[in-house]
Amino acid sequence: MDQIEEMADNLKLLGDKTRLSILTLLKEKELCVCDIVEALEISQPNASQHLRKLKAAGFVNETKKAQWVYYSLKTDEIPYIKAVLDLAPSMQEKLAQLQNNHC
Amino acid sequence: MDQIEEMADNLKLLGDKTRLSILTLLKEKELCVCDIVEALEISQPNASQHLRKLKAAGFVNETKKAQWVYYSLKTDEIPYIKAVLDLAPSMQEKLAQLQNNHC
DNA sequence: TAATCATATAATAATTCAATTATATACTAA
DNA sequence: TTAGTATATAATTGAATTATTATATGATTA
Repeated sequence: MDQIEEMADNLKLLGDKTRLSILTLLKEKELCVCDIVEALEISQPNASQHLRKLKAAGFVNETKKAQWVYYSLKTDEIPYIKAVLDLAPSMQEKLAQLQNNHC
Repeated sequence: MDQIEEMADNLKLLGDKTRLSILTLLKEKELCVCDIVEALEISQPNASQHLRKLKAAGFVNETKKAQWVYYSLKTDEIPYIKAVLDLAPSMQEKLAQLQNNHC
């Protein structure tokens, strides 16, 4: 696969509201799946599937802590992804609403 | 539509090899449809449909000169699109191959 | 150990999207 | 006016993608 095609495939992952929102949330801090589900008001399997794609593309890191799986941004290696996320609008409000009692 | 959704929709347009290639070609100089068709080895209707989407999104300008329609980049208004294209690999070789005898 | 919680995976259904094929428009030149 | 060139549009097909529903796994706690 040539450079342009790889770049297009990576950008395609950003071209989805849910995934772009997940990555933008992760700019603030690492989050577990249930945080993401709650902040974005999406179903758990939906979040899980998107996270799998983001992980496969190398956009996020995954770490397990007890029963929770935390995801964090890992986009510094891909300059154009980082450039886009740097320019994405803040989603702090979505995180502020979270009731951090579970994870 | 909120900001994130609009951003995702714009990025979705970049998440296609053909469209990303067209925009990258246009970084070099304005081109007519037949140049793009020849450089990317795609069909004319295919090029035309993609150009329509890029125009609808405001990523390109269109100007008619005699029987040709020239397209040029118009991405300076959208910072994250510009940022991506600035980081896209050059496609000069594809243009160098063109036999500029028609338009 | 049973119940619950957090997450992942698989299967499916619905939607979106890209490329092709066929056709139309519009301009140019003989 | 006819033929040819450049481009656009419409209809169709096939493939890819998203979200849901259902189920599985694995860890935790009562």
